[in-house]
Amino acid sequence: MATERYNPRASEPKWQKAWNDSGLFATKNDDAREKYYVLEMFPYPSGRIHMGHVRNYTMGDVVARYKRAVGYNVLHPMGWDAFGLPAENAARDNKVNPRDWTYANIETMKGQLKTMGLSLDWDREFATCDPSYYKHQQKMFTDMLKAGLVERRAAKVNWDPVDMTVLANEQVIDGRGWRSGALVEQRDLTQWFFKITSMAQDLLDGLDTLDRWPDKVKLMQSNWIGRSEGLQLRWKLDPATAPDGTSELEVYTTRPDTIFGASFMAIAADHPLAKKAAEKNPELAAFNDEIRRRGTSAAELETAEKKGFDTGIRVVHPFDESWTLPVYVANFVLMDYGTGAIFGCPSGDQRDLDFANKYGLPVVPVVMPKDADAATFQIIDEAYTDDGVMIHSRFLDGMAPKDAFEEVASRLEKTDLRGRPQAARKVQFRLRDWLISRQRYWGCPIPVIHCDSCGSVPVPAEQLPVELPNDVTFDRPGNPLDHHPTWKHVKCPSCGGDARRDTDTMDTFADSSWYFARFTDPWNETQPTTLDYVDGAKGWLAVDQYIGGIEHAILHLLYSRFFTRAMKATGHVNVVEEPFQGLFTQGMVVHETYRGVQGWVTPAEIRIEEADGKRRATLIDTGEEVAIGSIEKMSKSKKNVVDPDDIIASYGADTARFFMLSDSPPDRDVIWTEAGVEGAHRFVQRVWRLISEAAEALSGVAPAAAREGEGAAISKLAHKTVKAVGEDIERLAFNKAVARLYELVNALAPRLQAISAADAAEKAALREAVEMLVAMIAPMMPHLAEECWAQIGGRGLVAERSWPAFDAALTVDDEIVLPVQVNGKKRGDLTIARDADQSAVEAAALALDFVQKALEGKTPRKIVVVPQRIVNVVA
RNA sequence: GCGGGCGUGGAGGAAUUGGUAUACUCAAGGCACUUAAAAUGCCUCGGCUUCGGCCAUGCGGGUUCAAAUCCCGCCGCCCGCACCA
Repeated sequence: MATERYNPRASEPKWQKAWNDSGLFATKNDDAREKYYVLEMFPYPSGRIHMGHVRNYTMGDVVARYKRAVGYNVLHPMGWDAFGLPAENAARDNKVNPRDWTYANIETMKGQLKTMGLSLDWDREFATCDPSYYKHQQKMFTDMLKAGLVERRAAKVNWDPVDMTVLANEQVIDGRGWRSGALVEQRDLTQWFFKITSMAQDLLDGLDTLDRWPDKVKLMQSNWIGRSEGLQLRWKLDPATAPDGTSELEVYTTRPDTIFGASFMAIAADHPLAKKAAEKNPELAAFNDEIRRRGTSAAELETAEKKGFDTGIRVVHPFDESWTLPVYVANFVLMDYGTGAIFGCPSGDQRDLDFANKYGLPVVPVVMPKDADAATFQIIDEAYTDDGVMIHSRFLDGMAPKDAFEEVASRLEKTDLRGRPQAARKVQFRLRDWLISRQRYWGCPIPVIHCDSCGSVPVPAEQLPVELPNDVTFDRPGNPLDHHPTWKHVKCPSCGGDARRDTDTMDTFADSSWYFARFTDPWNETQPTTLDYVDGAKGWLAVDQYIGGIEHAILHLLYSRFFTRAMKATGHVNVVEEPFQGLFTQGMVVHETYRGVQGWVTPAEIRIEEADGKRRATLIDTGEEVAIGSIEKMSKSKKNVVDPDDIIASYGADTARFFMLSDSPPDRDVIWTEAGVEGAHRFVQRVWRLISEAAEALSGVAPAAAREGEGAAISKLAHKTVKAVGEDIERLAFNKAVARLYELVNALAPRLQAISAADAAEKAALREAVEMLVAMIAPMMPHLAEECWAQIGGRGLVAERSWPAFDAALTVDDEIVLPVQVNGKKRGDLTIARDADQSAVEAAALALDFVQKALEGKTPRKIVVVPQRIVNVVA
C-alpha cells in the first residue's frame, strides 16, 4: 500500500502540455465574463531569470488562476522590456549584435518561465525592441509633440560619463547614474523632454483615487512631485547699486509672513543678476565659477558649508522704502527651483540662520511660540519653524503666521511695481520635466528629422517606424547611430532638402510606460493596420492588479501614470487615466552570504553543518572553512544566488512556487533557505500521500458535507478553510493562505489514517474536503493539483474548474468557546451556544467554579460581554 | 535635517484591527518504525514556579473592564527624499 513519491520531473511537463493544448490561458477579447487584468512587471532579458522573477510571477499567477476560478475573464500576459544598455555592452565586449543577444536571451528566459507553469497568455507576447511595438511609440511621440506634451530645449542636464548619455532626474541616485554608478556631471545640451510637469497637479490629485496602492508609494510620489504654495515676489533694486539694465529681483517664497525678518537676498551662481554683476567684478566671477564646479554630487552637498559673496547690490523692502538689504550669491540656492533667488529670513530657516551667523547679518525673530515673551524671545543658533504668533512685524504683529501670509500676499498683489502687481501667488512643484534623449543605440529612435530650413520635423506617420540599422559598430565611444555612415542622412519630409535624423533614442523607461496597454490587443491574430491604437472598445484597461518591486515606486510608476494621461490626451487610449488600479510591491529574495579566502562563494559550492548550536560552512571541494555573512539581496556580486533552474530540476516548480508564498508576508523580504525549500517539498509529498490514500479509501464515494457526527468537524474545517483561503488570496496574504492549507492537511491526515472506523457520512465529508483541498492548492501548486485531481478520478483539468463554494452555515459553530476573564485576566473558558444572549452568558460565566473562586465572595461590579468574543467579570 | 515604516520564542512569522499572545513553518531535542540510514509518524519546545500560579510582544509611562494593537517620551534598526526657499 506504499505510494510512489510524487515526481515533479515527470508530472510538470505533462500538465504544462495539457494546459497549452487546451488553450485555457489564451484570453479572448470577446468574452462576456467580467474582465480581470493581472500583470507583473515585465522582465529585462538579461540572460536568465532569477529568484526575484520567480517570486513576482508566482504571486501574479496565483491571482490569475484564482480569479479565473472565481469566474473572471482573466488577462495575464508576458513580454520583454528589451531595449537597454546591457545589450550594447555585450555587443562591445563579446562582439555580438545587440538584437541577436537580446532575442537569444528572450528565448532562454521564455523557456525558463515555461518550466514554472505560469498561466500566461503567450499569444500576446512582444518585445519592446520589435519594430511592430516601437512604431506605435514613435507615432505616440509625434502625436504628443503636436499636442505640446513633448518639447526640445536647451537645459542643464545630468551627464553620465561612463554610460556616455544624459539621464533623467529620477535616474540620478545620490548624485550617481542609476545604472553605471558614475558621478553625474552637469552639461548644457539641447534635448527632448516629455512635459510631465504640465500634469504635476493632476498626477498629484490622481494619487487620491488609488485606494488599492500602498500608502508608502503614494507618499513617495507625492513627495517627488513636491507641491508647495507660495508667493512670487519682485523686489526693487536700489538704483544706486543696480548693474546697468537691471531694476528688480524676483524671488519665490512659501513664507511671505516672515518678510519683516528678511535680512538678505541670496541668488544662484547661474542667476542672470549674478552673471551681470560678475561682468564688472572678477572676484565674484571667480566665486561663481567655483560654485558651479562644486555642488553637484550629494556627498559634497552634505558637507558643503554655506558660502556667499556680497554683490554690492541692494534691494528695497516692499513695505519700507528706507530699508535696503544686501544681495549675495550663495552656494545653497538652486537655479532650477523657483526663480533661483530667495529672501533670507534667518530666524525662520536654519540655512538662512547659518548663513546670517557666518556673514554677520541681522537675526530678527518674527514668529515665536504662543506662550513666549516677545521682549525676550531670541534666536541664537536654532531657527524657529513651528507655528506661533507674529512679532517684530509691524502690521502683522499678533497674527498667526497663516493669516500673516494672507495679509502680505493680498497687500502685495495690490501693490503696483512698474505697471504690474509686485507679487503673485504661485504653486511650485519640485517635479522636473522628463528628459528622454539618450545618446545610445539600443533604444527606440526618436522620430524627428532636423532640417536647416524647417527646424525639427516629425517623421510622417506613413514613414514609421524609423527602424534601427543593423550594421552598427561599437568599436569607439559615443553613439553608434551618430557614427553610422548613412543612416542619419535623409531628406526633409517638409521641404525635401538635405536633413539629418535625430540620432538619439528614447529613454527605455518610455518603452515600459505603455506596454500594459499594448497587451490588450491580440495582434498576433489580427495585426493592427492603424497606428491610432485605441483600447476603448476592448475595455481591458486599467490593470486590476499590478505586481512588482518597490524600486519602481517613482520611476516606472510615475512615468506610466504620465504616459497614460498623455495617451488619453492624444487619443491612443480612451478609457482611463490611471493605468494601475491595484498595485502590490513585493519584497526581495534574500540569502545568506559566504566568503572564503578567494572571495565570495555561491551557496551551491558549500556545505553547512551544525554542531553545538553553531553553524559552520565549508567548501565542498576543498573543505576550506568559509565565513557565513549577513543576509542580503541575491546578487551576482555577492554570489549569494540560487538558480531557479537548479531548484526546479531538483524539487519541481510547485515546490519553488509554494516556498515563495510561505512564511514571509509578500511585501517583505523572503529569506531563501535550503531548509525552507525542503519544508515546502515535504508538504508537496505530504499532500500527494494524502490524496493517494484518499483515492484508495474514498473511491466511488460521492462528496457531501456532513452536519453531524465525526464528519461534521471535517466539513466545518474544510468550509472554513475555503472561505479563509479565498479571502487571503483576495488580499494577497499568501503566507496566511498557506498556513491554513497546512492546518487542513494536518487535520485530514489522521482521519484518513483511521478511515476504517469512518461511517458513510464521514467518508463523504472527507471526499468533499479532499476535493476542496485540491482546488485550493491549484493556484499555488498547479501541477500537483492536476496530478492529485487525476489521481482521485477527477475529470477534466483543475485549471478549468471553479473555485469551490462554501456553505456559510458550516463556517460558524453552534457552540463556541468563550475566554472568561476576571478583572482582565483570563481564568478559563466557557462553552456556550453561539446565539446565547447576554444575560445567559453572564449567568453561565458567574456559575463557573474558577470565576467564583477568583471572586472570593465579592459581588461583581460589572460584567463585560463582547458577543462571541470574550467575557470579563469585573469585581 | 525632513518624511515614512518596523521592533512578538532559537529563526521566518500569526493574532479576525482593542478581546484566549506565540497559529503555521523552519531549527532543536526525545520516541516509534528499521540490521542501519533515509523517509515517515508521534511527543516536547518563551521564562520562572513552592505546581496555586506569576512574569513575558525593544525600554519607561498613560488611557481602558481589557493593550502586541491606541496616546506620550526614549532606544535601536530599515526605507525614501535631501541646500526645493
